[in-house]
Amino acid sequence: MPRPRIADVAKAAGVSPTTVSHALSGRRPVSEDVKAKVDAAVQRLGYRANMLAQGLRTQRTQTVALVIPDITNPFYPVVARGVQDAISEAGYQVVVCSTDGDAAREAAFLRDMLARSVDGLIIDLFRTPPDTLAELLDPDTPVVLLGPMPAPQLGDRVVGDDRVSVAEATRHLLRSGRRRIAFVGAGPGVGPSDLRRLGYEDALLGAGLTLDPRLVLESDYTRLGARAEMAAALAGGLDIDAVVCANDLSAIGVLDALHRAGREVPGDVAVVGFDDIDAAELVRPALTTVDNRAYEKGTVCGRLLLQRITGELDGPAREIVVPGAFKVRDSAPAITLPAQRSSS
Amino acid sequence: MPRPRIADVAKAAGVSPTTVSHALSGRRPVSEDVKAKVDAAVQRLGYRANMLAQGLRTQRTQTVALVIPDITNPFYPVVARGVQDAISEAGYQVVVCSTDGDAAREAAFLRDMLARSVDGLIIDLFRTPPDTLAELLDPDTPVVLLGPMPAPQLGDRVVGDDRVSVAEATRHLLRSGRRRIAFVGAGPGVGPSDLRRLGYEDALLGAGLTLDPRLVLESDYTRLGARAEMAAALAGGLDIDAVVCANDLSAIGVLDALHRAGREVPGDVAVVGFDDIDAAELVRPALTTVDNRAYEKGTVCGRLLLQRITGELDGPAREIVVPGAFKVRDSAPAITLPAQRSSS
DNA sequence: GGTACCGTGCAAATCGTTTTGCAATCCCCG
DNA sequence: CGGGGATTGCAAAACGATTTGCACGGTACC
Repeated sequence: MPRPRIADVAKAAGVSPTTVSHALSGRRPVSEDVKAKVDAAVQRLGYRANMLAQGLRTQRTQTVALVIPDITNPFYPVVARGVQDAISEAGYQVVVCSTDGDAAREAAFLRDMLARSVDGLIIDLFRTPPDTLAELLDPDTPVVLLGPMPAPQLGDRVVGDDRVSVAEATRHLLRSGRRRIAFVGAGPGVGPSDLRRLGYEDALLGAGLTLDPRLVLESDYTRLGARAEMAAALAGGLDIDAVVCANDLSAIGVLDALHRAGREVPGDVAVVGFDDIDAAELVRPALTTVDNRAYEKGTVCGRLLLQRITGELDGPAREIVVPGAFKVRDSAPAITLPAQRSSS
Repeated sequence: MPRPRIADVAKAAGVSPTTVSHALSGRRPVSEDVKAKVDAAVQRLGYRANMLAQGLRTQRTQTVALVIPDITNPFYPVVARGVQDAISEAGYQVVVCSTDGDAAREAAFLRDMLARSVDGLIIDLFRTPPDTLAELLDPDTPVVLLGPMPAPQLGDRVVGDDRVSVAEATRHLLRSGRRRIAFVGAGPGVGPSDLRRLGYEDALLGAGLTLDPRLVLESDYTRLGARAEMAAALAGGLDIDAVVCANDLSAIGVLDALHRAGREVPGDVAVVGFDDIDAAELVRPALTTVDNRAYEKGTVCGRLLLQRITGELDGPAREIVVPGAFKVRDSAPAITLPAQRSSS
């Protein structure tokens, strides 16, 4: 037999469908007696409301979309888990879209999610500029932006204090005697790289050093990408004693490249990453990095979105900052090792 | 203005809603002329069909659910990505549910997904026995089972050859001179541990050894769980020269515990894992393990499910095996190191 | 005893599509 | 010139819920 509909429950309980609906939703009082009969019928038939019909009528789907570059980047599963944990209590589910940071796919996923009438969006866009984003979005579907891509007034934002944390990490390198510090990030305008590079520059300038454009490398946040980029730079004679990376995956790639080039870490070159993914403490030498608080960001995004959806929170867009936490490990220790190179 | 409905498009194009529907779906021929006008109107208004209404009518939601223990376990994001890559081409999206291997939540998610009328399910259940599963499922929602939990005839299955691969890995340990080999898995009936333990036992028995129950430890597939379990066992005086783990996360935990207990790997104790997550080659010593082919399994699940959904494939449930690949790294090298302990 | 009101229940409209008949138009051909 | 297909368009009935009015009893109050 097919899935029972509300009419079947009504028949079984000897009341009208309207009454069943009210009994279940509690949106209008119903006698104890009737409530009991309805519950019994629901139980007996194993009834569950068809959420499509429900959603069509109520404009609520109990679903939120999470649009991210790549679920395979270890930062995001943790975010995703945080989101789920924050919203599943309230009966919401999350659909995950990996865009690979590709503008066309970012747009396609957003459009699709809107066509599905999701109740809210959590998005970490890498390549969609704010104005394009604005025309993609639906004014009454709440949005939470994760990450530093600027998008004023489109929705709430949950960000880290990346610039500050990276500056701190960079100063840590300076304090330990490093002077030729490279930065491995991504192309301008893609993802959080720009912001983190600013932190790197802040620290350098603050120490009275001049910025050397040859020291900033452009990659794609992946291990392989960063490895190749750094290998090429080293082969090209790049002279460095430290590297600041836009994320841990890149940092691990850089570690690979340095190792293959016969450079000691941290002896010859110190390396710091960003995110503090699980692998950061596993890799050897263990990665000095900034804890990006993935889980907290996920739960904050989820809770914030939920509040917007229920209307519990309204008014102007908020910005919540979840500060990063600098973690010193072996790849860039506090104490300077016996210096083989004494400075710039 | 609100989202345009099909009626608005019809008005703008000067035809009836029916015609618009036919023009867009192509389910009935439409004159060139009309088709052009409809397309223009769609373009102009930015129309996209409301998928709830569409789903309600057609019984198709273009959505599949992926029910797994934990997206935070590095094996699963790769699977998820494989699934997405296999189905998004066809316009499908995936909603991900992390159950923590908890029976109640496994059931709750399945029920919820069915209430949402997903077109298909891909599930990796850890604690739901086949008969319970059977009564949870809907006979006409196709299911693909990922992993070794037995569930005959409920749907297609995509599995590895875990028993064989683990036996191979274990024989590798035996060949390199190990004799007191422990197994770190999970409780009976939860997840793939049982199957993998059988492979371990096969190899031991095949070598004429007797099974020692004190050598099999029960944990929960996590790094911390395995670390604690192994630490306790070592403190209790467990005498071993190798460990076979049910997954890489456990193996990494075991590595932690051995390190803290002052045991050399692989000198004193060799370790093998299962899955070949990214971290396996990052950790030191790098983990000897079995590549579980996460991405391939994901795409195979996705493609299989799609074929069932479209009806392209029907008939009895299939079982597709994606064989694992044994990978030797430093944690259990082929050559026996200078033996400090000569045997059992 | 009549009126007002409250608590309950039902019929019907609605959400936005798809799809089934049926009708109209056109063309071709005998 | 009329009849039979093909084409193409429309009205209306689904899909399965929620929600608005309205009606019906019963109780309480004056």
